[in-house]
Amino acid sequence: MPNRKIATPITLIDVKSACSNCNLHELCLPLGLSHAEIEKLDEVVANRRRLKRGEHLYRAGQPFDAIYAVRSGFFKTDVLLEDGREQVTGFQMTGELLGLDGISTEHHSCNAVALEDSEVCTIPFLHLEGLSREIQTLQHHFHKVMSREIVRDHGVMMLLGTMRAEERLAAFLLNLSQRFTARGYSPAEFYLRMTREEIGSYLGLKLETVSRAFSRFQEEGLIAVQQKHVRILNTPGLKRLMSHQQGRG
Amino acid sequence: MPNRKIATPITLIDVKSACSNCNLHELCLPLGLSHAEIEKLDEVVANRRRLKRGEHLYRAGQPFDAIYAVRSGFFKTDVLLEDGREQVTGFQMTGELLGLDGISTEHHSCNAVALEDSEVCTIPFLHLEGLSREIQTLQHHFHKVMSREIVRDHGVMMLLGTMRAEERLAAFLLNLSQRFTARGYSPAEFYLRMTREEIGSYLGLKLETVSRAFSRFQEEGLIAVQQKHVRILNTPGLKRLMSHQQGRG
DNA sequence: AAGCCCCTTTGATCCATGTCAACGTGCGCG
DNA sequence: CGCGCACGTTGACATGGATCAAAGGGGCTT
Repeated sequence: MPNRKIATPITLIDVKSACSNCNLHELCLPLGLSHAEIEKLDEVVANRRRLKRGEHLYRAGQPFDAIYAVRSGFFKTDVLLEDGREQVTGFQMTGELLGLDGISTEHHSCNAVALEDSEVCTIPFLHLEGLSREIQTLQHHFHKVMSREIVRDHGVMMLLGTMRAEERLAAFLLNLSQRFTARGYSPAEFYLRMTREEIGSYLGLKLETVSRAFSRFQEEGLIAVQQKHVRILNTPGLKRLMSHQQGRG
Repeated sequence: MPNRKIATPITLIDVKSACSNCNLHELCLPLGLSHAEIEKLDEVVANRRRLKRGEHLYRAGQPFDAIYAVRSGFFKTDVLLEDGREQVTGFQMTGELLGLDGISTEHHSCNAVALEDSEVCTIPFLHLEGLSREIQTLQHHFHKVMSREIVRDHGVMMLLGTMRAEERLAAFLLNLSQRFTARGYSPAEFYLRMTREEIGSYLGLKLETVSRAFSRFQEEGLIAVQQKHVRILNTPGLKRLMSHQQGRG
């Protein structure tokens, strides 16, 4: 959590996010909306907020009143147990939404932290509900986004409940690869924004186990890793890894 | 999956569920709605469907067009991997909703199976969306329900990612106890509707491990178990179990 | 440019839970 | 009413990943 002295003193900037001008809307909430509808949405997406690496977008327990769309950067969400144990519940990149968990109790139920300097669009939730009572497409798309989050979580449960360490890491890398691809980046080469410990927490493994699995993949020629830089050399090989043995030790 | 010969040949019964007369609405979708609003909802909740034990409400891959509210009985949802591995993603009881995962792709992404003879209300999803564009309370409540599902899944991820076997089982029993309590049943005594294997799948454990944990809890005087009959003798003791050590082996 | 600290890697050992096996038990069906 | 079978329990052993430990590397700070 480096607290570097920086030129920009304010993180809350009152500038229209302008969904209509945003090249992300194919990935984000406006997906499928007409131009006129997107302009209505512009009125709801109140402002942008910049975060430095390590900064919290929100913390568990804080009152909820908006969801956020990642405009640039990279986040993690996590849940802390009283005894200090941490579970990373997800990593969010460009175009993905943050804060959906807060709707339930009107308080955030997890922490959201920027893993690199990032920018989000703030979407006041009551406004979004209002607009989605008017625009059926928006309503339906929002429901799909929430549902997708549920499906995603089931995938993670599957991973945590039935897969062994190397399968989990393979699944994780393939998932990242696919999401980078969808954003126009290379499917085969990327920088991890999170530490081995955060990967481990997400995958239910210790950081040493994650590190060893990386090394093993490298030995087997499946990937090339150096620190946070990953190149996938053999995608089918990684996929094959995932459909094998039973059990967890 | 006993295929008993039964008197009732039809499972799809065209009878109004009548939310307005249903004593469950404090637990279910109509929560917080006015009487007039509940009557509108009655028009949407198309019909009831009865399922025998072992019967599927829906299967992964089937087209999605409705969500379901459990009116009576008990369900599990699960996801299957190609290689046969199963992950139980949840157990649903009276008043809880099934099928939210299907909204995302318009196809169900998991299987829903009745663990005892059960009855559900069918809620055609497009109708629900239509009505929730009219009734803000309903819209907001529905969003809360979806969000609650996300929060619940994060809890399971925490459990699978950071807890050891006995902690997981303690968390599971306390959760069941709390949900039975909310439904007016005894918090301390209930019948499990699922097998040790299903519990194990949900908790990311093998059935033998679940069985041993039950036996251990019994030795320690925390519970009394006999087969599917469970009595909780020491709730604080179970809670204490959950806030201890690190690590998974 | 140097130094520090965090992250990562790797090795050695341990332990929780998986695996395999055998036996017990109660429900449902014939 | 009793038999069979799925479910549950318990024991012995195997092992994957955790734990403990130590050393190397890279980037940010000074």
